[in-house]
Amino acid sequence: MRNPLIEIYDILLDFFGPQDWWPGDTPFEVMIGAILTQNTNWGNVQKAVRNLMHAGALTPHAIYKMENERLSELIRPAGYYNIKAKRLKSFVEFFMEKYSGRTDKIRETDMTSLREYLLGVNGIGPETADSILLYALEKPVFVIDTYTKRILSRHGIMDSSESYDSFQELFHESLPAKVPLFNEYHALLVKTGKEFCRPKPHCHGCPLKR
DNA sequence: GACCAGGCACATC
DNA sequence: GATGTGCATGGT
Repeated sequence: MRNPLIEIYDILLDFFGPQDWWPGDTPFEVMIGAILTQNTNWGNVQKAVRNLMHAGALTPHAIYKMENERLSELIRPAGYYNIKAKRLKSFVEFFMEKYSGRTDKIRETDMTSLREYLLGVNGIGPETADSILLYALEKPVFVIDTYTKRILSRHGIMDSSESYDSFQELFHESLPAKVPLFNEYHALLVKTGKEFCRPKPHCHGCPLKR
C-alpha cells in the first residue's frame, strides 16, 4: 500500500490548491507571530502585529528595550497578553544575547542544536519552536498542531494520545525533508482542520473520506 | 451566550 | 507519565 501521508497530501493539494501560508514581511515578524498565535485566532494576531508595526516595534532591539507593560498593551488583541509579553521578551532576550538579533546569525546554527536552544526559552514549546524553524528560518522540520493530530487520529493513522515527537517522526519518516513540502503540507492540514475537522466535525464535503 | 482559536507552564497526584 | 488549570481577546 502506498504511503498514506503522501496520499493525503496529494488529495489536499488538489482540493484546496497552494496556501501561500504564514506570510510576514520579515523572518522576525514570522517569529513573533509564532508566539502570538499560541491557541489564538490568526486574525487577532494580525491586529497585534499591526500595533507593533505602528509603534515601530517590529525589531528585536525595540522589543528588547520596551517595558513589559507597554508591550502587553500593544499585543492586547492577541489575547493572553500579559503572559505573551513575557514570552516575547524571553525569546527576544535569547535572540539578542546569543545572535545579536541577526537572522543571518541564527540561521547559521545547525537545526538540531537550535531546536534545543529554542525549547529552552520560557514560553516556547515544540510547536512554536518548529514554526520558527520552518517558517522563519527555512529549516526542514514538520510542525505538528492540534489539527494535525485530530485529522490523523480521526482517520486511524495514529492515536491522538501519542506524543508530539511521535507524530513528527511519522512525517519525517514518510516524507522527503524539503522545506516547501513541509510548509505547504502543514498549511493544508490547518486549512482542512478549519473547514472540516474542528472539535465538532462537519465532514460533509471533506476530500479525505473516512 | 456558547464555542472556538495555527500552546505552554506549572501544580498535583 | 498522565491529568487539570490559568491565561484572554475577538469572530462566528
